[in-house]
Amino acid sequence: MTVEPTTRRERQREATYAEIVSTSIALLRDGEDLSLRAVAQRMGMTAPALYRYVASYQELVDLVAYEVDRSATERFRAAADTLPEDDVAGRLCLSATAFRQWAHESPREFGLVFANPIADTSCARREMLTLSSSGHLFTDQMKAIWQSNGFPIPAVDDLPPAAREAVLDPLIPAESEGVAEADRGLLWVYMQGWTQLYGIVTLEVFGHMDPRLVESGDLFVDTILRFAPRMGLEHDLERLERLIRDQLAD
Amino acid sequence: MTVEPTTRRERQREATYAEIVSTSIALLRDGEDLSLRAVAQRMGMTAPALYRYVASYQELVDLVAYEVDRSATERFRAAADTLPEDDVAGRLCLSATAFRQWAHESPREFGLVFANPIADTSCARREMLTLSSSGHLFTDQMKAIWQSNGFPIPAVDDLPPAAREAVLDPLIPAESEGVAEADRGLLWVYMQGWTQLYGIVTLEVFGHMDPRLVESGDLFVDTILRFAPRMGLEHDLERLERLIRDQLAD
DNA sequence: CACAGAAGTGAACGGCGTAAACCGTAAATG
DNA sequence: CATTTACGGTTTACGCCGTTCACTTCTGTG
Repeated sequence: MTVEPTTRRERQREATYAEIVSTSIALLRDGEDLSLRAVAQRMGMTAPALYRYVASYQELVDLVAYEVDRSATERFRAAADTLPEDDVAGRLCLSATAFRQWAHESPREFGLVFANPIADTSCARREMLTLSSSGHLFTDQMKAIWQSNGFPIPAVDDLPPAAREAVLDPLIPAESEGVAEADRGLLWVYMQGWTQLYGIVTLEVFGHMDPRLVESGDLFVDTILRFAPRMGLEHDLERLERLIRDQLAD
Repeated sequence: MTVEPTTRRERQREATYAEIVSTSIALLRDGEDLSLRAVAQRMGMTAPALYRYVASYQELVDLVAYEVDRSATERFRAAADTLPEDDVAGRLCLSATAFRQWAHESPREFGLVFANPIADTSCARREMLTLSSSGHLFTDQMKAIWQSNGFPIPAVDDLPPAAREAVLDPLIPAESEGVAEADRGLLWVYMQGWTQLYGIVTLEVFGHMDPRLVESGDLFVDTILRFAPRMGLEHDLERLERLIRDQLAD
């Protein structure tokens, strides 16, 4: 927690900062391109003024991406909250489905958050990524399933060296707190699942898939259900499929 | 086959056309941005002249993407060709690994081909996509495994309606020729596999993954090997892993 | 040869990210 | 309180970008 000295000026600054982000998001929602000039204009300012708040266009993008991720995650969480707290499996499925729906409704935002290179540059997100909201949500939900139902996870010592390091001291979206070191194999299962969810959704959004399958969501459902048994959910497949398809019907 | 009237002028035109594409690719290889002006300059022309050949920047991008895909696919095929023709499983693994390596070496090209929205616009690729080279290669290789070793595929009638349509009359990268209608469930397995391969590679390239895992390739290997049993390769895993890791070591 | 049409040029428009010089005003300092 | 500092903003400008349009040049053909 940063202390809040709140010297009137700091408050003003913080407000403008927030307005920049919210204006950017509004811009995207209206289907327009994100650009410094457009943001500035909407705020009644000139573009160079934004440089008092943001070092570059890329930094603005990173900032917006972070906030978009945060707010989208609230949707994913809300989707899960339509189910009782002990339906751990159903909750994960609904969040995953909400993720897919959001991606289709807001492909530009999706691209911003999940299909923007962040490796090369030293970029602002690199650090933020550690606390990626959506990553935390899905990790938590899988952990809930594991704690509630239990399912086999790899022993940490059976993992390849790099994988072992990665689950013992995660850098990337994965909430490791509350998972004992011996149980970190759970994170490995999480990464496997996230890879598949990410793959099917990205494939769909970028249009590299038969439009009829995108429309029907059949391959998406198939992907989820095929992964479910790895989380010990093989006895719940029919119900989960109904849950997912119901939500897709909206 | 288009007839070749080849009225001297047409030949000239075709040559320039080809030069535009090759220049664009060279541009990308040199790490520069693809732009009409840059391409024109390299060719000793002015940007507006390119409009005699290409209707818009996006069309150039589509064109280049198609050609990049074509030439990259040759690499994937070449990687497979280091193995005898009857090692169908090994060949698929090496092509998949080559795909991953290419994506990491040429992230910009990868993004162009595989992470560029093609759904919305009427764009040129939409039709080209039907004959996406890489899609054909992987389909062929999986078909080879199936014909050689045999493995269980879903019955076409067990597929959801949209999926059934999609495998009976594919629009998107998938070479259906040579697969009897009754056996089209094979294409469903292909799509499952492609989704996973695409997912892990895209995740890696866009940096949304622990860098240590990208570096080591552990999650990639894991993804491939976990899918292999669905192609009836459960008895060959150790050897396949060695093959993949050897190639990754280059 | 004359003429249509293709290929290419130059200038221009509007938009972009970004840099530099400049200015008023609010905060911090003696 | 008076003065300095520095913050938040503007203007102007540079060099990119895609794209349009009017104009020239050249070529193949009737």
